Amino acid sequence: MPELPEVETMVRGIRSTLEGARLVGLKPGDCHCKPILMQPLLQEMQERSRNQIIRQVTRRAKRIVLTLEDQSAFVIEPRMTGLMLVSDPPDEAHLRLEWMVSRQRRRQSVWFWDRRGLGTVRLLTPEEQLQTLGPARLGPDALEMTGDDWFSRLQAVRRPVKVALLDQKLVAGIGNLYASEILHRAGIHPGTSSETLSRAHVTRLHAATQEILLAAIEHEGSTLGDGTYRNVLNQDGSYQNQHRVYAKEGGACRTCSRGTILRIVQAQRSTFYCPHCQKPPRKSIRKVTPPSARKSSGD
DNA sequence: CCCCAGTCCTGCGGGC
DNA sequence: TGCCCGCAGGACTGGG
Repeated sequence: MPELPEVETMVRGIRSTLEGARLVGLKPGDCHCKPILMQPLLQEMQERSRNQIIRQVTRRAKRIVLTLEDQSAFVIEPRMTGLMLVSDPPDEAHLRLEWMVSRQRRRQSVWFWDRRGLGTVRLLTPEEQLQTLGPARLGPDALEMTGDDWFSRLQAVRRPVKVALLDQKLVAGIGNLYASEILHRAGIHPGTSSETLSRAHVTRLHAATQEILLAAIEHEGSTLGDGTYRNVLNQDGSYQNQHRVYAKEGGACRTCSRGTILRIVQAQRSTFYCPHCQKPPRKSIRKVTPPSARKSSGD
């Protein structure tokens, strides 16, 4: 599932192909499944972007931003199973959109591939970009948060810290996998109410976020057993080999070798942690639902 | 303010 | 062997 490190890996992988190149075509993939959300519809998207030079390829939280010369931008949200590819898709059946570019007479393509189709592609005006990517909807990027940012933002809400880490308005870019890994590295129990975290806790959380996310980028992200996430060459990332808690329920903790990894459910999401490395501060635990109490419907 | 459930979607795997 | 259904969760919405 693409979170900040996976999206950063995609951006780095497509940058050399797209940045400075001229967009000569925008083609739907020949996938017969239900179409992904595109805004505006394909034809208008083609008309508005045709023959423009792609000036910048950047990342905003978990979104990919292709800025064109008229300052409009493609904003791509991979969500659960979306991938940007420069070659060799996992299958042809889930190709959704192709950007055909040209530079110095050389033609290349970048594809958006998405098995489940929860991803979105939008072409936004500068004003729309501000609405969609601005501070009203997205907090500071997780890698750009300062210690003071972390402290004031966690003080401002009263929620389990794991749930707070998933709130993209509070901090942008962290998803379910890295939230568990970050809290484990910081030695903070996921149920700790955010406003009770001490300065020392927040310092550890800040450092752990930097360390985990930067290491995950170095390893080109995490490819889980379901094989969903891959880099732009359709190759596995390798950060999954460094995971300490995510999806490791019942296993021995690799850090302390004393605890057994537990799974709990918070805000309808799985959280994994080591009860030995991540001791709950007294009286500050908020709403932790044991797995047995999980509702079986919905999700 | 915060929480919960429901929505979108597809592939996979457990259970019968 | 085959079918049903739960589960995975990012972003969002509506109700309590």
